[in-house]
Amino acid sequence: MAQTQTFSKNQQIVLDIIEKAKGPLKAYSILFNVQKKGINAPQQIYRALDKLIEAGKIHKIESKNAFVACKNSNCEVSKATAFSICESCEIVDEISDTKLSKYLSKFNHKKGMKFRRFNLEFFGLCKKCKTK
Amino acid sequence: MAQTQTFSKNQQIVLDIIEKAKGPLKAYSILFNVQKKGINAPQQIYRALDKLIEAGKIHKIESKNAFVACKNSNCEVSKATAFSICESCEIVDEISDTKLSKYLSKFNHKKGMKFRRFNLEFFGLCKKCKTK
DNA sequence: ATAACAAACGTTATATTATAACACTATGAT
DNA sequence: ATCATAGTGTTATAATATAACGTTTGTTAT
Repeated sequence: MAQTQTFSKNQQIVLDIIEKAKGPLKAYSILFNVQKKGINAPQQIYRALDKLIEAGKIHKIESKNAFVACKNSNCEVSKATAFSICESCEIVDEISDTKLSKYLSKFNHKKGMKFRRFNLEFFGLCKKCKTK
Repeated sequence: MAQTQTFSKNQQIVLDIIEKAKGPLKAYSILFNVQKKGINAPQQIYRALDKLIEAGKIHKIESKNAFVACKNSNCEVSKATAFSICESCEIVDEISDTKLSKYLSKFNHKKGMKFRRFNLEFFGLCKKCKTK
């Protein structure tokens, strides 16, 4: 049961923008897009991003320093993320593959580490770009 | 058969530093460490890093913007990387698990993407930090 | 209702990470 | 020898992210 979380004004503004976007957004591009709404400083963006990530509403694509909305409505806290990234058109898709996710969540390091979360990024060519 | 590659002066300096290090190094910390050797500008570091990554001698830990030496002597080009990262002491280990690597290399996205490489980062507590 | 606390806000400044652009130098192949 | 390629050195600047400070708002406990 996805408990609906309520966000503050800035958090909601940032979330809206990310959810409307077709692809990952960078922090400063978010900033430029919300200046009309009275947000003027990077801090305000980064603070909102932090909270949204914590809440599992968005994810950071580490290899791109960019942020996408979470597409798994049930992934309240993002402890297991996987993405496919096209190296040509840069399209990013969140992968929700139960098997993969289970496989990785169960993975145990030989050296006795206890994992809390993981992030996986696949790079390649998407269907469209493959045939070009 | 690991064909030995030869590196330029700067590339070798940077590689040496990274290989000697106990953990991931940041680009600017590398820079500060090699100023006595006549390297003065970030560009010189980043250029060397690029080549070393291409050659598979080092990897970038995306979540930390830091660089580690490759521990799989056979991983000439880094197309399949996995790391464990302790969230407490920040220690990073390259995971070389054939099963995991095969599993992920075979993974195919529903949407028909062809993957060329992946990077996986696990976060948690290492053995030492767990018991603290 | 109000005191107390935590969370969010706004702002200025600055730190950190990374690339652009340009001129020069070494190396290796034909 | 000349041509292409990779590497170098340098200055400048872009892009990403955090520190620090004081204020405001929202929640909860009494």
